[in-house]
Amino acid sequence: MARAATTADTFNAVAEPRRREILDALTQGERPVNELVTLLGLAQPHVSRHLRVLREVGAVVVRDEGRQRLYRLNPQALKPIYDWVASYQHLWEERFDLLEDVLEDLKEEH
Amino acid sequence: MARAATTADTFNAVAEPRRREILDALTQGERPVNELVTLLGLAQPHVSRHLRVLREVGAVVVRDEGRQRLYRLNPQALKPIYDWVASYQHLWEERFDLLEDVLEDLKEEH
DNA sequence: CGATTGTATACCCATATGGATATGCATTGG
DNA sequence: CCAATGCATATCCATATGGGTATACAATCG
Repeated sequence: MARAATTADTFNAVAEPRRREILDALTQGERPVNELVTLLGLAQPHVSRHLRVLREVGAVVVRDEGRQRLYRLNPQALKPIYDWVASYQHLWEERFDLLEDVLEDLKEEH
Repeated sequence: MARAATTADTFNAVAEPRRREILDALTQGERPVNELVTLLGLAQPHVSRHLRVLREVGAVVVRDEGRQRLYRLNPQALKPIYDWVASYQHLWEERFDLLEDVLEDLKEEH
């Protein structure tokens, strides 16, 4: 089998830098496709495709407004990623504490 | 251009479920490749490749111990992901508060 | 030193992109 | 009702996998 489909899960959807850019742009609020096209400097079809992937994992939702389609962020979709990575947080913090201990010991030796 | 190389950044490295499994396994401590092979139920060459990707983004470090190569987690490598996703946290929490408000209003109406 | 064990690499294959471009559709304006 | 505008899709192409299998290497053992 080849690489798992990008649309399969949020981790993959967000692994693509352009898609993170789109999400970042949407933190400012709802935006029509064209605005994202301008912001990202990508061709419109590409933006539409990235939006589709993001929609499929639930990271964005659409709303029709006349001729335009307004995309809005759905931040909850990112929670699984947060939960996963947050479970590692204490590890790098512990490590930081360890480093501090070592520095402390060194200071005391002098 | 095709999809960005997996080895390019931590987001891509971690987008692969098997690699997350490896990282999760390494939270228990240093492990030789063979142990990961058993744990994941993957062929040894695949595990070695995933480990290589993880090594290239700095998510794991290796240490030679006789014939074995012991892999250890380097949690700090995950911090960029944490930082990115954490910046969205207040968004879904706000939303949660909003929901709570609505529920509260509904209760008061009855 | 030859055999065994533990890993990393090299290839081969099918598949899933991401980007480019052309095109189909729906909504709005004249 | 026809043209223009805003998007979504369909194709085509090059590339990067991930999995399978064979193989090259290094270290250890007898």
